[in-house]
Amino acid sequence: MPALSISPGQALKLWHKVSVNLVKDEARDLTTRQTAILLIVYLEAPPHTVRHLAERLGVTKPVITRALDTMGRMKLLSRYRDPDDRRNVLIRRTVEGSQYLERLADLISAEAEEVT
Amino acid sequence: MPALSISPGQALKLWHKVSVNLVKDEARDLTTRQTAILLIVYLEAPPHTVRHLAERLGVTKPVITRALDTMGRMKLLSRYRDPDDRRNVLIRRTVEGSQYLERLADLISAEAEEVT
DNA sequence: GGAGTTAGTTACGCTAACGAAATAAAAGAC
DNA sequence: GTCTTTTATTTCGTTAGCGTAACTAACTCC
Repeated sequence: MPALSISPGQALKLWHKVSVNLVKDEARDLTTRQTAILLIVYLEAPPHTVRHLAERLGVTKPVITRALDTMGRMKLLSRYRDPDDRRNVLIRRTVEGSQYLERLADLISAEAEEVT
Repeated sequence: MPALSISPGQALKLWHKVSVNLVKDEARDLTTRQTAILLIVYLEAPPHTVRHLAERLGVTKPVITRALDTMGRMKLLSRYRDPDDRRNVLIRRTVEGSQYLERLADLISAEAEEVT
């Protein structure tokens, strides 16, 4: 698979279409930080702990805890204690989270087709 | 210019990289709504009024007023009264807003090159 | 097994956003 | 010139996010 080639102008058009679409259609309104956390958990290699996520994003741990609270309520991901080191909290994917990202992926992909 | 062709998998990888990058590097933290408003003002044909933006995004007018307050403080755009109909507020681009979107465009474009 | 370290959460005070309703100002109708 | 409509903002009460600091629980190390 060759690398994607997107000009800055096309990039902005794509972001424009997707952003407007997200605002119009999506009930859930995630912050940029929440979106980043979600995508890390779903696309990067586990394990995912609060500390790892905080370091990965350059934010403090309470930021991660709060985002996990919110997205946990939304069922986009879940937490459980690491049985091997019970200080750790491991973050797990959920069916709803997968579906959410699947819809996001399809939306971006579809909007890209409209960008000239 | 042919249409962009991005698979859903590539789309997610792209969103992932850009989101993480925005969280790590960007001092400003715009909501999805704010981003959408900014991109509409910069990419769609004027005139841009509060009412138009609210209709375009399917949100109420106070949402737009508040977003304009915030982004006005950030200097990403500015407001002025329509001289022809002084009930209207027209939204204007700023140098800072252009630069912000230029950086965003470059970031997306650059990250796309990394997506296989 | 006690001292120190690490991981995550909670508490605190604050800022910003929300929806709904009320308000202010300007334009249009007649 | 008043009445109505339109446009945008402000207000109200609520919710969610922020950073800093304090805290709890679990592990490590001698």
